[in-house]
Amino acid sequence: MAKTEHNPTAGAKTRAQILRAALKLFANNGYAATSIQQIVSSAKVSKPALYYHFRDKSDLFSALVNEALDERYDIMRNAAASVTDIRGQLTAVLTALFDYFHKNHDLTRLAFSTAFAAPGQVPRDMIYLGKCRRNLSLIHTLVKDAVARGELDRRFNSEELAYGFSGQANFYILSHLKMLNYRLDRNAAARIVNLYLAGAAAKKRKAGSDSFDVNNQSK
Amino acid sequence: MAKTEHNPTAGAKTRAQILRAALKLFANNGYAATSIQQIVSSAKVSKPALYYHFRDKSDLFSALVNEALDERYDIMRNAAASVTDIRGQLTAVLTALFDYFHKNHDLTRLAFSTAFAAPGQVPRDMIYLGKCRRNLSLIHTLVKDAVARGELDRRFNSEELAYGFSGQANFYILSHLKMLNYRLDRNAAARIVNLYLAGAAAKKRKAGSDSFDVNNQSK
DNA sequence: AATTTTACCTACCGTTCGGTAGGTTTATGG
DNA sequence: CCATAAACCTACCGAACGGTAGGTAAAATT
Repeated sequence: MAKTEHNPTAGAKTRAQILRAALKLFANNGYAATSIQQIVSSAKVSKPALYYHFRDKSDLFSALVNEALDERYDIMRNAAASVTDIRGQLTAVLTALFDYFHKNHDLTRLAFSTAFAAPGQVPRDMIYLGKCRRNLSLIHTLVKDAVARGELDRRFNSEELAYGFSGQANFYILSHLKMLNYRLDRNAAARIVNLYLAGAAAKKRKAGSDSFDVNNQSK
Repeated sequence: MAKTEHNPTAGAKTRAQILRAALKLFANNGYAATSIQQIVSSAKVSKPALYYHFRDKSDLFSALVNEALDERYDIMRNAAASVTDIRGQLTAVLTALFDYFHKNHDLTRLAFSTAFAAPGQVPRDMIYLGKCRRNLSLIHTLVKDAVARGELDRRFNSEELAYGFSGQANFYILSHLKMLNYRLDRNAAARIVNLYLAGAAAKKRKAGSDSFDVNNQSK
């Protein structure tokens, strides 16, 4: 994407400043509402300096979004790989996402705005949809395997199982971006997974085999 | 918001043309990426004609978004009022949302883009966050009452129950806006509510009292 | 009939947009 | 010691932006 190889020479600092400033602005104002002038002013570099490191505005944006989406994906994948049962996996994924969210507010916001924005809001011909689908596929694979292992209910197909979990997970993070509600930590993650697995309906009989503790679950 | 009272006189047709063109453009390109010139060209009116009917760009946008958000809210409220049990209510709400989505693609897209967009992407000082919260509150009230009636599991608090359902509901519609997956009809709504109520986990014993039919449920 | 209001029109305003032409400094390799 | 490329700089470009000044034809009001 960028014109230069990213060796840590002189220009690397300038490049980093640009990326940092652009990230904050793109994340908070979106692509179209962020001007090159704002970016270079905020980064305290000149306009040709920016155009030396990036082909054009969409190239700069693209570099940031790809980083955001790829990092999120890796985070999820690594979290899922650390455990084998579905409850542990989903909790680990959710905890990792929450953690990443707290540490990288702007990258998360950027990932979500571009994923859910209007199609023309963002430079066209980019393959962000594929990267968004990829995250869903990851969850899909997880639940599919879990169904095969008998951990999840066979009466639901794996697509709707994946949608159900992804929907809840993304919605929690998304609402947190707009309004701060209660803390998103691993306890919250465990509770969310619990609701997803156990269901919202009141249980008629709390048989020993079906019982669970809402407040402290998973490894 | 608008300068004129909206009596159906001569100018009403022009106003409607502007609104229709603006809706399509805002929904597909977002606020910042849509220019006044594009709108008036698409609506086949002159620029002062637009500025006669709307104070400025944000006023025009505001009129559309408020319509979109208010309509969605009314739809949900009416659907929920038609039944009394939580399964029926959630299914009705979801079915109504799916139906509205199919009939008003652009309005739905507009509602979602503005609800989930970056804060600066949209003209500031608007109270869209309140209107988004309102929808969540509606679900919250529904599940809270259901918990009180003993229909939902008391071990979950009502906030997370509301988040869980809203998350799934919104995510289904959102993904449909990006990529067409399987049909969003009342059958899909029933299945989603089913997953939400029954939970994803495999049931250890399918006792008569706990059994359910995934494929055909609710009233 | 005179006057006011509605509902626009053509033409244009200043600003900002993304992007560049062309020169300059600094590190690097021969 | 010189050439070459990297890493910028000042100054500027045409186009598009949101918005308006000032005039006008037709309808409504007095």
